[in-house]
Amino acid sequence: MAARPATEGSADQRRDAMLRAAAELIAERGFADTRIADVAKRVGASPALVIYYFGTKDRLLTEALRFSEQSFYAAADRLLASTSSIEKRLDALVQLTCIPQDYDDIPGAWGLWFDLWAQAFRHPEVKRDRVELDQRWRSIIERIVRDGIRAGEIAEVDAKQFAVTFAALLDGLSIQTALEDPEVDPQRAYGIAMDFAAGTLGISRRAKRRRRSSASTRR
Amino acid sequence: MAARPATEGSADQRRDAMLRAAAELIAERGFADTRIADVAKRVGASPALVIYYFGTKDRLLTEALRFSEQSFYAAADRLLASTSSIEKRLDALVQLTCIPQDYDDIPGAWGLWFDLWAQAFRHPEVKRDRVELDQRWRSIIERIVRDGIRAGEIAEVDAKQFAVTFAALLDGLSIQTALEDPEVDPQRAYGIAMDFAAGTLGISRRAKRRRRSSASTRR
DNA sequence: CTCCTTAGACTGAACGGTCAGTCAGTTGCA
DNA sequence: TGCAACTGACTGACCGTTCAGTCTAAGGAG
Repeated sequence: MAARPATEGSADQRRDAMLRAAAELIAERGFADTRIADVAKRVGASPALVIYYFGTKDRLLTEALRFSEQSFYAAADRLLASTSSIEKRLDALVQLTCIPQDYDDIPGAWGLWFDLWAQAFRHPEVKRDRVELDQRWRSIIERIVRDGIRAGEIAEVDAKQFAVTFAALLDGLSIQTALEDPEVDPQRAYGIAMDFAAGTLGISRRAKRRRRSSASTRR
Repeated sequence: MAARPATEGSADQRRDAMLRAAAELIAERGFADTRIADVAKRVGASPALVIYYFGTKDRLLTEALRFSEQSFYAAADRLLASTSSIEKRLDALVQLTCIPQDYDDIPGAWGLWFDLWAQAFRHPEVKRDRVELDQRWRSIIERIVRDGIRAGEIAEVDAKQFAVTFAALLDGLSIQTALEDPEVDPQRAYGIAMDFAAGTLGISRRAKRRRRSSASTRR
């Protein structure tokens, strides 16, 4: 009815709202089945306005993907800043990836990774972005290990090698939990990841069992 | 012009040709961007015939996904049958997953996994299928290990646990190689996987370096 | 052997729904 | 007055699916 509803915030806030809405919708329906009309409806705007901001559907969706992944890494960074023991840090990291939950208010966000991968596989620009994102992820792991070594919590190991391996393992495990494989429930995935870390880094895992047994939110 | 062109084979063969064409196209363009018209063109038929065989586009694509994954496992089975040493078997398995190549004449087949995952994440039926497929995959690994134990090649280990972990690691690694991550090239992925297997199962890895250095076909 | 029938394989053309993107214009603030 | 934010109505392309009908091989019946 009216232009500039004034109820909504600034242009930047609206843009963000659209990105968030798009990310949610991609997670729910998938990249290809997300319509700009849906995004528009979710933020209470006209489809035309979405185009006004993003130019094309493709740009909107691609930016939304980036937006969401970045918010994931931001969460990881925060988490890393709030703890210092290597054990607690790894624990938090593994929970972040293996246990389905909304790490940053985007529900079912794991679905986004699948779409990101599928998109990256076919579009060079997205591919470049993804590589960057993943390097960031590995460097977070690397930093945790280096800090652990420096603090004398663990012995010297090849931090980079560990990061690459551990990141791959976590990816693989979270595929299973995201897809609800009955043989690899979140508990088990968590255990496998922590066992590997403990074994490789030489940390003893004690008294970690029988916790958060009902914490695996089933989406 | 003519019905029953007679140049083509039986109905079954045509169905298969369509499935194969669909799988190829999904690998190239992605699930959502595959048109029945393209499939029809690739097999030299009319779009109507494709519908005639599969009813709907969705059924065609879903079946194509299954078709291709099964051909992957068939390749794995064959491979398992042709060697018996645990070391050679694992080596072949790792190469199958980590080194980009056409395992069964469908080029760029890794892209199919991304689409399968994305599809499984959202559609219960596909999800069930995928779980089954993955259990088959793990049981292949498990069998290799059990055979190795029985033959006295390696010490007793929890074969199931190893299978789940190793499968996850391989998934994670092949994501990186499929997406051409510069830090995780096929060589390195291969090395990481084999190191893990060797370390966990207690096999010594000797004289495996400096092989197939130029074998990583860049798609 | 020939005619007739039937069923399955197959097609061209058209239909109808869905959307991304356009456009001409409106509103309100600075 | 001018500019940025915003909209409703529209359109043009795309594409899955339908349909009415064609062609052919196979299998009797005479």
